[in-house]
Amino acid sequence: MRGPEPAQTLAETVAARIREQVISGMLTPGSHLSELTLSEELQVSRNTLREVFRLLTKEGLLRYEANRGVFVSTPSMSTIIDIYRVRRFIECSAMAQAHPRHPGARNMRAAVETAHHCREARDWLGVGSADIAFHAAVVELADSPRLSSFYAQISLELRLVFGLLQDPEFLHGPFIDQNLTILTELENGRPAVATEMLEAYLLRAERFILGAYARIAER
Amino acid sequence: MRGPEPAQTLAETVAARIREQVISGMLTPGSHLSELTLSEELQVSRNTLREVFRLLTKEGLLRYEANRGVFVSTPSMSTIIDIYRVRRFIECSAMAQAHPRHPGARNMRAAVETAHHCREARDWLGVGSADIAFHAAVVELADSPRLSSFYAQISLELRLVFGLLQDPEFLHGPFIDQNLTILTELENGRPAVATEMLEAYLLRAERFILGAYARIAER
DNA sequence: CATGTCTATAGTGTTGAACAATCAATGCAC
DNA sequence: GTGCATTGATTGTTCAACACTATAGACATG
Repeated sequence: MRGPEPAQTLAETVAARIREQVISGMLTPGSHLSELTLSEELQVSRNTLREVFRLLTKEGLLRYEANRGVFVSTPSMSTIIDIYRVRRFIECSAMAQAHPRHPGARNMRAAVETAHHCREARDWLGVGSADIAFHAAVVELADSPRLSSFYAQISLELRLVFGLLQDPEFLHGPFIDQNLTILTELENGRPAVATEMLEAYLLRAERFILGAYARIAER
Repeated sequence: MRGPEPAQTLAETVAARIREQVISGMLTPGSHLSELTLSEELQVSRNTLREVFRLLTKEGLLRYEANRGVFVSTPSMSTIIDIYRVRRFIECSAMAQAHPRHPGARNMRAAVETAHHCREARDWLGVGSADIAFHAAVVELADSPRLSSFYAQISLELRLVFGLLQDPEFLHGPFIDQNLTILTELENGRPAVATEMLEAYLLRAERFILGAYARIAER
């Protein structure tokens, strides 16, 4: 799914790398990123690293504190609530006005199939990625580059939450089949039904995530 | 409307300054920003300036070209179309689910009044700002920080378009009163009507802007 | 023992200079 | 006029330095 991107600048390369480490949980929320330490570890200069930090801060993955440096963002309950509010907002509107034969629908189907393969292989991280890809495809139905890129950011933050919650089988397992049902309704020319199901899906997922979050937060 | 922000970092200060220059038209779309020249002009080091560039590039005001530097973004027709698609998406959804006594409604009223004062004073830039503030307040009705900050970015790009088009009286004059009408409908507990009017407003505004753009583009 | 002040130290904020890599223009040969 | 090498300017990146801020530990005081 990801080809070797051509002439990237070093800062973007490093940004991609840190992004990976953050959403894979290697860098845990709240931890401090020392400019000196990280620059040595990644073999880049402090200045370049600071450019990277600015990038990732705008993406919402990192958080600045004046004279104290950058930290990995720590999603709170209100973060989760906001993310799902945005998701309902955008995904449902996109779905409601969708044409069944829109290219985005093809991507939705591809994502569903990937999710099933990954489930059979018990690759739960893959399932998570496929789930996110499915919903990104939903947003594509709106045909708006800006909306899609905004949604990509939201997805990043959501992955941060997922990393916090662990137990991806429990998180994603119940939702795979619902994506297929939603897609089927859309393909059969019933976008209104699909939209309704999507909203229900998102509300349920939000409660689900919030519950899991509360459970780990109260320790 | 803007107090003296306290302990900002230098990069953010400079970013704010360049932002001003871009949306005020002092830096015209397409022009090249030389790192050396600008750093001397703004009395900051190249490194700091590059941090700023990364910031503003993420905001969509600047555009990178590998090994060629940064340029002020040049909105195209598809940019305008996308911006208005997003606006209809977000503003209309926000309005449709709005409660008439939401704090955002107060900000809408304040913006309308500001717009009228500015019109009497023939301060057309002020009118433009107030118009944008009005619609930002509409988005506030959705109670989502992420949605609001995304919309703020879109507004920035829109201001870039406005700067390109000149003639702000012609641009904003016809739309002031419609904002008031929309607000009144909302306050009177008819959000559905307000939404309909808002969508019509946005469609008309889009055609309006596209027309003006086509006129200056064909020279 | 508790509390407040002071100082040392580690980390960030910012700068200036340096060098390699790349793009754009110039000039030259054909 | 076209193709090609040289040159100049600009970006990409690094490094070393210093001012400034915050945090922790030592110390004095009650």
